[in-house]
Amino acid sequence: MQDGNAPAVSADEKISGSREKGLNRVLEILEFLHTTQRAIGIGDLAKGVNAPRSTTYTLVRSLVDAGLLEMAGDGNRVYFGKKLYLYGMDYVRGNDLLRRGRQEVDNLSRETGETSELCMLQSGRYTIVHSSPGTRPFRISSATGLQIPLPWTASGRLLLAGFQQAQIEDMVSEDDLVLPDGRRLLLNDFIADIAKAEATGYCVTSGLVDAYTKCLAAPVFSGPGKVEATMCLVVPIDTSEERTGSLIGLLRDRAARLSIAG
Amino acid sequence: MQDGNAPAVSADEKISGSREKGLNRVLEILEFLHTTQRAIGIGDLAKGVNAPRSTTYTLVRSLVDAGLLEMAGDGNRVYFGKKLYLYGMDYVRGNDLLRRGRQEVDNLSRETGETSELCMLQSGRYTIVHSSPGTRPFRISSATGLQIPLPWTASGRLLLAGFQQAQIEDMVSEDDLVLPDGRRLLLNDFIADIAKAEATGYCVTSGLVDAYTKCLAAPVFSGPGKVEATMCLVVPIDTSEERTGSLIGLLRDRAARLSIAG
DNA sequence: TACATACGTCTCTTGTAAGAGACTATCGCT
DNA sequence: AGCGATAGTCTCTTACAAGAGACGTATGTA
Repeated sequence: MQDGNAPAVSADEKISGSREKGLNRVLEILEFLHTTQRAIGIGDLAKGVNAPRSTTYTLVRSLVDAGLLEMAGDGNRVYFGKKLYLYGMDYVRGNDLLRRGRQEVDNLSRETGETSELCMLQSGRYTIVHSSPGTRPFRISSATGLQIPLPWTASGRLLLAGFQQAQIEDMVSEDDLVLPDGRRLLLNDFIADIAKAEATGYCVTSGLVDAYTKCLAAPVFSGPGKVEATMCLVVPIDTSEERTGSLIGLLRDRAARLSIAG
Repeated sequence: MQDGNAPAVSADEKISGSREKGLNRVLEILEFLHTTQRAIGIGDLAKGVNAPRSTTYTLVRSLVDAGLLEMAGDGNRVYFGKKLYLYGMDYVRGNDLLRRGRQEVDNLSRETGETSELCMLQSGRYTIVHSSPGTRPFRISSATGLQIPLPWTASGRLLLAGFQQAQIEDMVSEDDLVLPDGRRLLLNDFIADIAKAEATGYCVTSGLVDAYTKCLAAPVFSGPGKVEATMCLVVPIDTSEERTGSLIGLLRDRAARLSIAG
């Protein structure tokens, strides 16, 4: 069920049998924990990443000793550990854009009451890097780190600005073009959307991921023409034209503020 | 014996020559980046972790491909990557104490204007897990993730409550007992401090890490008698008795609020 | 121009870690 | 009790990754 399109972490499905490097196993373990989002038994983990049990025990022990993983409450489950949190904070500290972006997103959602997000391209996938829930009761907000097919989102259209058509085709799989409700986008329409978004400097999509929201996005530049991230607002689909317009204005302003002068 | 007390990452010192497991190299690389706190060239990295250059190149490429590391601006330096940030956020999400603790620390420093920190034991070392700078102009605040010898801090005395004397002796090296200004603590005094801190339910140290501040700390419990973390305030050493007293009261209150009922 | 350093890639060897699988608990179920 | 899963440890083999080091390039500097 989770196979979707993503061939797991490793690009190479080397069928069966052959030995796998420990480091790669570890990378798969981390990625697996990231997708499951909860502590898991070592046996299940081994199944989950399709690794031998004995190997998995060994690797997990290394990782637990190093603090990258921690044994969870009941004692025989593992999840991410403090070390990863500390490294993550180091990343934030070393990354102006992210640090300021988180701030702006928090401000924006407080000021507007809407869910606000900072998004980036992460190894060819669209990723919500930070989100702030807004005040509406029903919108529970998507998890940070969630990865969504690029064509489902307004931000996806902005993030691909400046890419060659071939590159875009590489990044977008057939499955990505199928929306959650089963509708199917045309690749050419998507590519046209990208060009349009680049020209207008923002992007709005309605009812793509779900039927009740629309998504407003504006680009954050790290250099001339280089879109490094997007800020976006998730609002009810029946938000009025004027309010939508003024939110877009605000959003573009804030996104521009984040951009490196170029 | 099960708690790898002292081996740490840098337990390398297996003289020279012998091959090292790739995963261990990686763990050393991450730890090294954590201590240097900035992007570094791959060659220097190899020197830093005392690994062969060719190996380091290979490992770094894997890590960059996986997104755990990123090439920094100028192109030939590496630092932590987005993936680590995302994993770190996963950790926060899965960890009530940390999530609420960060919040309380931020509140506390805003309310009091003092630098406030959340601290935990991390593989036998005292670690600042989150800190919020306060409003005083001079206090630039210590970095999150900073590790400090246990005997230098008030929190260290609280975190070791409930440990056997032998365990404490294991965790504290000779060097740890030497303060930054050269003074030397006696291990027995330190152990007595721990007992006293446990009994009184808070701890204050003056002029240990530097001559201008004192440190107030209160324990956060994860179960009966089990100290999981501490909250602490760093205040000027000449803070009045009364203000110190009322800050301690506030601190203990907030720390108790964080504790799991037990 | 020569010399010294550092970067990045590549090849080949061999020490060793990944993996298969046996083994022993310890559950939960009937 | 008997049966089937699952947890955790341990041993042994061999496929393969770690490492040494050569090579080509790009700097800086005498």
